[in-house]
Amino acid sequence: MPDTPTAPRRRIAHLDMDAFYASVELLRYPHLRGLPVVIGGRRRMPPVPSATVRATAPAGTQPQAAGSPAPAADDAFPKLRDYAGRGVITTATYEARAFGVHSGMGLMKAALLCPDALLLPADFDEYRRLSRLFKQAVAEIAPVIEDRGIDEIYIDLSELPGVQADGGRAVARAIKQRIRERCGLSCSVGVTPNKLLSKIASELEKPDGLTILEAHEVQTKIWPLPARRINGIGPKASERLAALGIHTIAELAAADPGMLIERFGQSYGAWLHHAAHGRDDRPVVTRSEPKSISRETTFDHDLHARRDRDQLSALFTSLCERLADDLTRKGYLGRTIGIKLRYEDFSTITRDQTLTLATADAKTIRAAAGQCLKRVPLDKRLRLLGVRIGSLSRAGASPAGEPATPTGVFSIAPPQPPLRVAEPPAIEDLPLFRGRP
DNA sequence: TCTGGGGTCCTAGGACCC
DNA sequence: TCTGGGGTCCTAGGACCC
Repeated sequence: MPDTPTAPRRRIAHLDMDAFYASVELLRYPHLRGLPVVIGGRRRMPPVPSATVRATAPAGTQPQAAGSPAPAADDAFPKLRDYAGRGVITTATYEARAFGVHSGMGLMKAALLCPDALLLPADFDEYRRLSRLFKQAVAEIAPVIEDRGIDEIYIDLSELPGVQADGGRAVARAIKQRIRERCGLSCSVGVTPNKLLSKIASELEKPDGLTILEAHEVQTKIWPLPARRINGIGPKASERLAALGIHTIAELAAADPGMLIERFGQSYGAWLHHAAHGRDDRPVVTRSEPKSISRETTFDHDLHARRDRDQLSALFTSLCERLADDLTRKGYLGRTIGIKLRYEDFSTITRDQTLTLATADAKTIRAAAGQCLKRVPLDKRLRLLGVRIGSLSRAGASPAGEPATPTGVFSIAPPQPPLRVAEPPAIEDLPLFRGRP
């Protein structure tokens, strides 16, 4: 950001909905409030000829149709102990988290920790609806919003009246209140000088938290936390840091930057040093275009490339068709088509191929993905198959000299991508230091 | 007790062109 | 024919995030 005499100091909020999916379900099933509830399990497989029917699916495992009557009592929902099969927890209520379960944990493991937790299937359409609702509520008060997925946003509060005086506390309170009125949901907010610190701050008083932090409080409030709390330090990096005796953010801040660069590379090493000192110049980005679109599925049980050839082939085609449908619906064409395979030992490989002409046609995608499939070893059994398309362009805007619809897929104007809630950003040229994610 | 699905960004090597 | 450097595109894998 160029320093102008009148530039206000930055006040950035990070807003994170509390146990979002689970909280949305509790709006529908209020009688489950206070109970351990987890969202997760496997969505239904796409219809595939000769697909085997699971013999022992517990009653109630099927997704509840929207608007269908709620079960009379909580015993109408399956318990975690009744679940058998693959799948992870997407969200857990705080009551369930008290047993040690958390999102990403395998359901079979979670069942050991909290067998009586109720298991609800995910209803993404409903979560997306509430997501739009809460973002609209925020936009009424603070329009400069960066989307970070279904339950998270950054908000630039810097220019709003009164924010410079109280650091953003009143505006943040108003936003929380507005979301509660509109959606009946709580969230946690951190307000600090930048995105990196706000992301950390929003977690400090969850749920229903509000944490205001000034730059001079980094040493007392941020440094004691584990390095892993920094967005961008994941399991691998934190393990490598731990091996160097670095566990807290304070220890990371005290580490020699030269050593960090030596061990972690120029870019990541320098970023680690900056991040530990709470420095982050990234702007709040209110608009972005997708880079790739993909579809993938994990099988109920591992499949063999030859023995289950027909089933795999039908599944593969179905993934390509759904991908083509996504592209068309969103109004994009893609040039780079790729596949992803996960073997029974969880190792993963990818292959991709770039076409001359961008496409959104299912058959073209299927043919290219089929070529990719010929380049992978198929001796081990498979647990996952995926199809991806990248090098995206807008379906309407054809490259110079090309006909408008090279694949002939669009006979009418394709739908525009959903509107973002805020105006385009002033800056796309980034400051000297561009932080990690 | 094995680990979902949808993404982004970074690295690194090779091809190819100037 | 050899040498070298820079830029861009393509491909594969991995870390990380929600």
